[in-house]
Amino acid sequence: IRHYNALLDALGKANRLDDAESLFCEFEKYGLAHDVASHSIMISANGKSGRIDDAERCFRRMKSENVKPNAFTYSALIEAFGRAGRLQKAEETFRSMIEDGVVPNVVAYNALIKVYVKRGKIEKAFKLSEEMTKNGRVPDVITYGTLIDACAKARDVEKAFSVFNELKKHQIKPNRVCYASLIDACAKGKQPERGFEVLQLMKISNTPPDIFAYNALIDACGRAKMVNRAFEVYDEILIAGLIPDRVTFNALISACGRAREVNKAFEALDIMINKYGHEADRHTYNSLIDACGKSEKMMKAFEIYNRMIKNGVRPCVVTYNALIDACGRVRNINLAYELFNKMRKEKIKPDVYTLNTLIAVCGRCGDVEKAFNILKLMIEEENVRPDEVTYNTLIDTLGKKGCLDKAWKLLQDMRNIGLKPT
RNA sequence: UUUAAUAAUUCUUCG
Repeated sequence: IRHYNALLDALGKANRLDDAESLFCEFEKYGLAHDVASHSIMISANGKSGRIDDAERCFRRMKSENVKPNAFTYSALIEAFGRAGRLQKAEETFRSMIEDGVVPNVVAYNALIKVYVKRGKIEKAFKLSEEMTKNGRVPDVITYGTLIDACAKARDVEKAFSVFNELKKHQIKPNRVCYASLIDACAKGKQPERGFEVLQLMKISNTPPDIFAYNALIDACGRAKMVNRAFEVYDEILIAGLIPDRVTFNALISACGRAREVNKAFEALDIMINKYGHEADRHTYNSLIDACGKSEKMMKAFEIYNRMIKNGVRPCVVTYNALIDACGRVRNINLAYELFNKMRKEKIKPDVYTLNTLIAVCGRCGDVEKAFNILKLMIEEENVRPDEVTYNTLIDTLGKKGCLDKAWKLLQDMRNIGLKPT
């Protein structure tokens, strides 16, 4: 049975889910009964390829075969729900695990903490980590790594460092993931200098920085619009004997875009493709489009868009949002709306970024009426939920037009829905 | 030395 399970797992990891499923169904033919591992493997495999319904089905099948789930099973299911963005179901799974008498282990806690972080529920992530300690489970390096990542997402640099110190207090040796997350926190918190300190710390702690650490540091420089320093980090990668990867170049290109150095962005692209043989991916193209747009080079943005299609990379909602923004910056409101219609025709679902970008376009053109029309349309036809940025942008638009009373009213609405003004 | 589960870096909107 172990050999067959191993085979199941291998098929799953090779993304051959159908083959895995067939093999699973043939167990009986070989005189084998599915054990808890067989089922868990199937749940995990389906979850990892985003087939949450199938994962759930596997779980039900397990129960119908009277095989008792264990901690592996539940953790796999929690992760699967997390991947699908189903926080409630993940929580529910965690609870039913306890009800079933399966005591949550570190992995189960870590899995749920991760789901909280992914959904932006940072407080809950920390609460659960405290709860796990209360229940006698010892947080491990992954727990701390996840929590540092949580702080990064919340842009709370101080807290990231305090988690890092906590980790050391518990005599756990931070691994490269922890360091990279810590640098990422510095990046998101716009404190590149502290990122460099962390890199230094890695070196003196016998943890030579890897490509993740360097890439995060490039991003840290980029967010602070320090392009030259970003390229210095790139040089350091080479000196360290590491190979820059796609993310390295994408981060560099993004850095150039933020600093409005479009030409440099294309230089980086050239090195990426011609020197390292990395194909441009959707991040690359989207960053380039954004870089052009921010520098008010709309035509160039469209050139990149066409090139993207020609090279077989599918434009996504981010692509269109960036293009719409590019139009907005040169006040081309008609073209912006054309793009919006185009994306709908291509069945690409507009999101809240699309809405906010379009409102910003209207704002730049001083068209308050259009701004409110698009708001209505997005809510009613596209199920888009306005967020804090939506209100900020609308208020900004009204303010510029001198409609202060309406702006105040919106501010009230904002509070009523539970959004906090900034 | 491993039959199964958990963490990190790059793309878009207002400020």
